[in-house]
Amino acid sequence: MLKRERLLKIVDIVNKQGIITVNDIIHELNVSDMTIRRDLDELDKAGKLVRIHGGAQSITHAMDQELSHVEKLDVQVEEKTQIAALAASIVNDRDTVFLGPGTTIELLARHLLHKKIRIITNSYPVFEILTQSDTAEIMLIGGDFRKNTGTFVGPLVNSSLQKLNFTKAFISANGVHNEEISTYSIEEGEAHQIALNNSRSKYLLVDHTKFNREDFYVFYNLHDMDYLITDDKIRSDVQAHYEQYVEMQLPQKA
Amino acid sequence: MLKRERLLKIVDIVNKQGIITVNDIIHELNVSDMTIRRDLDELDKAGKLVRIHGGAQSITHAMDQELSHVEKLDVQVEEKTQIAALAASIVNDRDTVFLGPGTTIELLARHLLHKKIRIITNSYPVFEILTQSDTAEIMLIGGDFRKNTGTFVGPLVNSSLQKLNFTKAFISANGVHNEEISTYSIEEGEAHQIALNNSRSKYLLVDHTKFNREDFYVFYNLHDMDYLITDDKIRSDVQAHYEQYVEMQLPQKA
DNA sequence: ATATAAATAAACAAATACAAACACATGATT
DNA sequence: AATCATGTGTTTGTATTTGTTTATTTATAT
Repeated sequence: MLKRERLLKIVDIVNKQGIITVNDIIHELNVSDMTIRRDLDELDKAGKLVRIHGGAQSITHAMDQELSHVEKLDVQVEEKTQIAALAASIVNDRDTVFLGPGTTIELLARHLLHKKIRIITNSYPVFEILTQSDTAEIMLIGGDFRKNTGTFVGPLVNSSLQKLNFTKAFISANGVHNEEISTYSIEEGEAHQIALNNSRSKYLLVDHTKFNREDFYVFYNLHDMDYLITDDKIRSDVQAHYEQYVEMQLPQKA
Repeated sequence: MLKRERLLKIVDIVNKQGIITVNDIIHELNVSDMTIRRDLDELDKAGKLVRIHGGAQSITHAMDQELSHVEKLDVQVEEKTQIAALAASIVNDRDTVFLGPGTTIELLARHLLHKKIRIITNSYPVFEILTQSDTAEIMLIGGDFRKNTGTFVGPLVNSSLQKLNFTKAFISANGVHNEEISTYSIEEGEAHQIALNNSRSKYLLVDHTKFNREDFYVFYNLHDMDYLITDDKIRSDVQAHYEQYVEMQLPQKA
């Protein structure tokens, strides 16, 4: 039997069974254990299956288990969920909404799937979520793709954003320090800035850990924001301090 | 036995069996192993089969591994695979390539994953495939999203494309009728047109079923294309007719 | 936590497949 | 007839694949 034939068979079996042991395959195909192991490693590297100790899983099977895990990888999920829900309640039908990148905004996007609105974003994950909607009109601002953050940036993004006006813009940030709102990359900050300038109402979505922290590039002034939405774990003195700059919105304390 | 005769026989056997070893063919045809290997290499280069260690696979058999189930539902997959393979061989490292929408182009994108090139596209499926590459630099031209075709269109796309120049542009179409190349939507056609105008070399990728068919919007003239790549199922009189307009490229007939 | 068994990785050896170079044969071209 | 291109087989060295052996790591049960 050809090697390729064997590999195909293994993938078939794994896809059918979901999960399989090395010994299962040995009995099925009559080759040595090391060959199977080498096959599984190769198929794993090729993305055809997921190698596990003692055998392998099909891609879908592995994803089922990991999905909850991945979602938990993010920090402050609970707080961000709160923020997203509150922000979503502000969006009305017929709004033209800009959504920036970031996990908080992704959670917000999930809430907007069934609204009759127009959504513009430069974030690939946000866009992916929005493609599931059948009521919202979606526009992705494309340009250079930053694979690590899943964001589109650069001159093409900036010049496209210049041409558009929004009723509401939702932006997240890495740091809020007095009046300064900052993020880790100049290019992303520039896009944020343009989107905010062209929006009637400007919303900053940050969880409580972002306050009194600075990041590399300052892209906006808190004075010029209309609302800041955060979670209820914020310290009251911090909240009091920042209320001099901008109107803050928090979910009801339970 | 003539060489041509032997090659045809090999293709026949492979297509019937799906997968075959070099030794199988030796016993069947009574020639030396090296001759068979040379034959298989030749047939592989011509896109008639896929060479693997120890033997060969038929095109369809090889696709079973690479293509998702949805993609297999597409019509003329085999022809489009041929076209995509041929087109991919034209792309060199350091090219700046534009890829339009369409399943043929999606197949082409798979072939480009490991090249050191810059790729620009306005097709979401193409972009999704390309995100798997770690050698290619990717740019998605964003704008209004057409969910049914997965394509970005509209003024934002057009003005972005105006700013970019490509070394090679690969475009598909729904109909080719004499000099007229047509597609089903004005907006997509406009984007095609701009991309082609800004490309040094212009390639039209259409399978044989698209000839002498018209669609709604004529977006380009065959005269202004540099190359037309199609499959070998095209009728020779049709081929002869269209060769007056443009240089045609077909995979080698065995 | 420690001991035990299972699974794995690494190194090696044998078999098989392969690629390149060469030589010979055939048939076409001049 | 001499020359050339093409196709084929042979030889030789290389690369790939596979199984075996030996450590090492990982899982599991006490």
